Amino acid sequence: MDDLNNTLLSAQKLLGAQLIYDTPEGRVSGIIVETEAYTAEDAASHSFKGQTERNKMMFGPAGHAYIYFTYGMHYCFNVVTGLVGAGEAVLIRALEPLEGIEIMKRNRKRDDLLQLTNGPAKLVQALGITKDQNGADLRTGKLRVEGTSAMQNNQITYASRIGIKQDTHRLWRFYITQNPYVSK
DNA sequence: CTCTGGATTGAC
DNA sequence: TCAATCCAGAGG
Repeated sequence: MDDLNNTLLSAQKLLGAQLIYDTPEGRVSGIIVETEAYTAEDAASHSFKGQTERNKMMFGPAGHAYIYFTYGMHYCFNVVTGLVGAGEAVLIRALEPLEGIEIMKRNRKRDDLLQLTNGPAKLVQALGITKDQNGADLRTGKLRVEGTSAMQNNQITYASRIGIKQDTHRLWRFYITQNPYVSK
């Protein structure tokens, strides 16, 4: 979790890092295998039109969580990056399940390992992350990211982001090449 | 206050 | 291909 000022670089360095959530039921964790970068100069970003009540965590200190509610039923999880006031973040889009897999299956109401965490709202549901983690410090809390320099032998694929209608030309989606847990 | 659409998912 | 489901953000 060092060097989070450069958002594009951070999105790539987060690949291979571990996302951990310590819950009363036990620890759930996974390896980050897919990310997307968002900045304030980017029309697809929540921060594009400036700070609002929903996106204010994006303008806060790097290394904290930005969690938002969307489509009337889903939550997505971001790692805030960039300088304070910049409005930048990295969306975590997919994990490779590591610990607490039985808990994840229960949370997701599904048994297929490949379908547990291969999407931004799926991994939030699998880990049991809720809105009360919005703004949480990811270095010290029960929700944490550890080991951002794990990507050395893995190959990164660059692609256009999913589900956006603006600035689609930016290749700001990153994932570990051929990893089976990357979203569709 | 009303209206619109969304950084998605799962079923058909 | 499309419904679910509801709130943030924009406009009046």
